[in-house]
Amino acid sequence: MPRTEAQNQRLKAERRRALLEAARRVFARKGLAASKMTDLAAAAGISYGLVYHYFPDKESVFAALVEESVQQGIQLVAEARQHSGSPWEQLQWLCTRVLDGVQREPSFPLILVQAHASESVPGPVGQALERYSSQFFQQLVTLIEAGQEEGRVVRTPAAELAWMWLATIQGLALMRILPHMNHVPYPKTNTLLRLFAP
Amino acid sequence: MPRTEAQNQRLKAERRRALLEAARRVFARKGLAASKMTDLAAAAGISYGLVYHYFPDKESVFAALVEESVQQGIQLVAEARQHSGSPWEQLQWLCTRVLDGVQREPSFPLILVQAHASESVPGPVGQALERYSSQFFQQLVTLIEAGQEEGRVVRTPAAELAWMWLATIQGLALMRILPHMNHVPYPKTNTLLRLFAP
DNA sequence: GTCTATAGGTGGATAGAC
DNA sequence: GTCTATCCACCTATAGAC
Repeated sequence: MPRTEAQNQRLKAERRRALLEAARRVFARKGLAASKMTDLAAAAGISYGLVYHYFPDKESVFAALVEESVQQGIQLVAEARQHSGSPWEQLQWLCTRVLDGVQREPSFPLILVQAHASESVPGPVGQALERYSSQFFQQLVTLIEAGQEEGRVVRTPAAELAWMWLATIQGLALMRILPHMNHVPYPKTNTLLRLFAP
Repeated sequence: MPRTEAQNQRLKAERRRALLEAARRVFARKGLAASKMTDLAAAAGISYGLVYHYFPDKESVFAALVEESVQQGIQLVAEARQHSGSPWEQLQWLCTRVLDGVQREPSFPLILVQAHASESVPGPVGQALERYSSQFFQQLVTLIEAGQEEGRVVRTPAAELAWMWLATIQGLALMRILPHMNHVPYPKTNTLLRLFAP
């Protein structure tokens, strides 16, 4: 008796996962339109046609990646808010974690940058992005407001601060793919936190 | 006697200018790869083939726009440094001016965002980008260091501050093309300046 | 499941009429 | 100078062999 159905499912899921990981790097660097199916296949080490066994088309691959990055982002803020300690310490934790994540694997936020820059990622992807933009943003605002209650965060409108913070993170991820200027010192947590300091 | 040669040159330059302006908006929103020559022609109100009378190919149009944005950026910092007043006031002026520029016409910085995101814009465009990244960056660093001498700017390494500032501006330009979230209050000069405050 | 080969479509660049 | 028509390369998606 060969593999069970469950095992097959697991294998397929793993392969799909590996493909996504490869595709994420490609999309992050070149964007949706400039990334060819050939590139995705080559990056994943599989043949051109096989990609279509895991996803119906190119946009679906991209959509899955956007969904993934969105989830990751939302989860990160949620995690920060569950942390013990004051709101300020939660902000601190979040900044450290995000800066570290961007430095080590910028492709996650870069997928979102590309999705934004690609104007009109249609259908389900657009919906995921919208959920992200609103849910993630709202969570962040709440955290900042808590810090303001506490007196550790400047009284600038929380939405404005959250907006700036998001822009900075995306900008940092974007500039991370520049070949030159690698000698520039990567920002420390405290530099990012300076945005909130009273 | 018809138009003189000089007049013809002027006319051609003007048309070229109008085409560039239309193309800038298209490229800024969709990126290099996703923008079709049809889009450029339509945006400029001319026929498909006529674009090729002004530029040899699509990349050349994009290259000209990158060059333009680069010049604009460099000039802006130079202008700030020639201003009367303390380095801190010059930084203040720069932030106000840039924030205003991004809000009114984000397509200038967005061209640079797209150039970065498009990975390897080859040949002359890459060179222009490199000039930008280094020259603009260096000017900014110098300005920040002057502010530090003066004691108005935090002692964080100037390169790190300049890097953060650049990332923030590009991120703001990027998020400016999001359709939703237009109700978010646009950042004020002081919020951006907070990055430098001691 | 995985591959290669192919059909169909899209878009960049050019030729040539006006 | 400006346009339309055409060529050709490339890319997506599918069919079908193994």
